[in-house]
Amino acid sequence: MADAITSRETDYSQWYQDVIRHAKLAEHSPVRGCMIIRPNGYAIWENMQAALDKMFKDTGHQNAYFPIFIPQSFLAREAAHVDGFAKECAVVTHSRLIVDDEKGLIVDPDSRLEENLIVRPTSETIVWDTYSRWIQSWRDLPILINSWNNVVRWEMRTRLFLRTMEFLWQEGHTAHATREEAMEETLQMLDIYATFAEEFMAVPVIKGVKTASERFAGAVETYCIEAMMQDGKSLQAGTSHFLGQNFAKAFNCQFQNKNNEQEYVWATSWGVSTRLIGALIMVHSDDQGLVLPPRLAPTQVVLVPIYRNDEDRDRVLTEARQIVGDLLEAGIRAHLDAREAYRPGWKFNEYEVQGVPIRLALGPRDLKNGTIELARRDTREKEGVPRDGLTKRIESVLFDIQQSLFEKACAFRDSKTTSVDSYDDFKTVLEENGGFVLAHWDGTEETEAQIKKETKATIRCIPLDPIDADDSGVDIISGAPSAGRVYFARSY
RNA sequence: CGGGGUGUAGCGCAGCCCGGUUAGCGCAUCUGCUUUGGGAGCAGAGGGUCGCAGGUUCGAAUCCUGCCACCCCGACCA
Repeated sequence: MADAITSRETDYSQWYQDVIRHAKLAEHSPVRGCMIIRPNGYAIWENMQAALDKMFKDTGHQNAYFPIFIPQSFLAREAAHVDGFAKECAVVTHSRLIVDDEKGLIVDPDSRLEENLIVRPTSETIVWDTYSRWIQSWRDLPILINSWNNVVRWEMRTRLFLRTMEFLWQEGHTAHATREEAMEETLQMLDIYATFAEEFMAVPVIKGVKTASERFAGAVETYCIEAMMQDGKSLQAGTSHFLGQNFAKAFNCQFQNKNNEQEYVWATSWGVSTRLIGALIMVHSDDQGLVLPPRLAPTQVVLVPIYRNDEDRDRVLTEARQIVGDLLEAGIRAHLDAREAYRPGWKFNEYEVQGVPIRLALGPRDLKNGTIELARRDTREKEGVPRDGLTKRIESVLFDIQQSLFEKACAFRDSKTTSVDSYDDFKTVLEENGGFVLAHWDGTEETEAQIKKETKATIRCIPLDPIDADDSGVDIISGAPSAGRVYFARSY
């Protein structure tokens, strides 16, 4: 490779972009802030979708599709929602172009729409307009719907996968008869996200609730999972919102309960996006390129054949096809790279950069010895293993890689988590180690804002799981009583 | 949107300050031969609106003006 991957130490941000480019995950589009997701990147997304979709279905959700265009008037219905999204909406005002003799192709002034259309930044408004027509009785509830789609938020500053103007995601929208049931749903989906992050992505996450200032526009409570990146910054990896009756009221969505009374419907919404791919990259990858956890890797095992002459070639390829066939049979995503145009060494590097968990190399020497070379991407170790029982061995190594990536990420996260009891320590830790800083907070927006202004760290969440046996303490700034420590961090 | 940086072949860059023939280099690409257990060697070949638009000049990649894009740092966010 002419251009190497910048090391994480040299320039983390550049490293991130280099990994994406070298692994052929995505590239910038001609339109600022948008992204072309290449096959390697999209395949990861498809694996994420498959796993999540199954989890959604297993908990009774169905997929549906709502349109990309939302009448401008809809957005205005819920006050907090407008505040949150108004300043980042793409607005469609005209419906056609015409060729002008002087100016060329121009917007046809005669095609002005009667009402502007908003390209959805999220679908709450169109969904709740719809639900208001679907729901009359308690018998119509709950409604448990998820939607896989794309949304647009006109961002000032973008980064591939982490923040783009258009992104792919899923948004769940549920309607319930009671507050309790909606809250239960909110937390259930948060758990699903946490499970997905830890078991599929091998990314440990903190489950928590957002403070008012970080809350979703229109939510009563926003729950989140937060993950620690290798540069010590936190990333919000998923959110689940308890919307209360805010949208039901805005869209007049009521149902008749068992007592023959009209009542507003209780709501939730929850989502994860292609941002997860950014998290995946930033948690596991190294200076050699992408590192993928086996459960999400589009290719789990690649076999590179090695030979000198036609005779060796035939023998090696015959054996290689047998091996890959066995692996596929066992449900392992295996690939035989028999391309003649590239040499083995070149392929080794290619798959390393692309993060394939296991690479096998098979040559004449192995045929003679009944062995095969197995190299694992995460540790970059390679060893000769017996041909006999290879499939079982690979299953076990894949399992081990998945496990070991998670443990490594946990250990890193722990090394980047520090409890402090004074503002001085807070600032020192943030500067010297970064990561999560656990500190007592008095629950006021004033101290939160002051810390953000002075240190750029925000409250990532108030953890759901208790941190200390003894939760009492005092705010590091005001000295006022605190109910427990919260997670502070600089974040993406 | 403010501050800083960059834009020259697919990628990475030199040339620009100090204007002057056919705009170079590495990698990649194509052809041929030899090769193949960690990014092969040799020989030959192709590929350029020098980000865009104006201007200055006999002459602009180079100087001037405006614009655009990307990256980094801030303000806003999944």
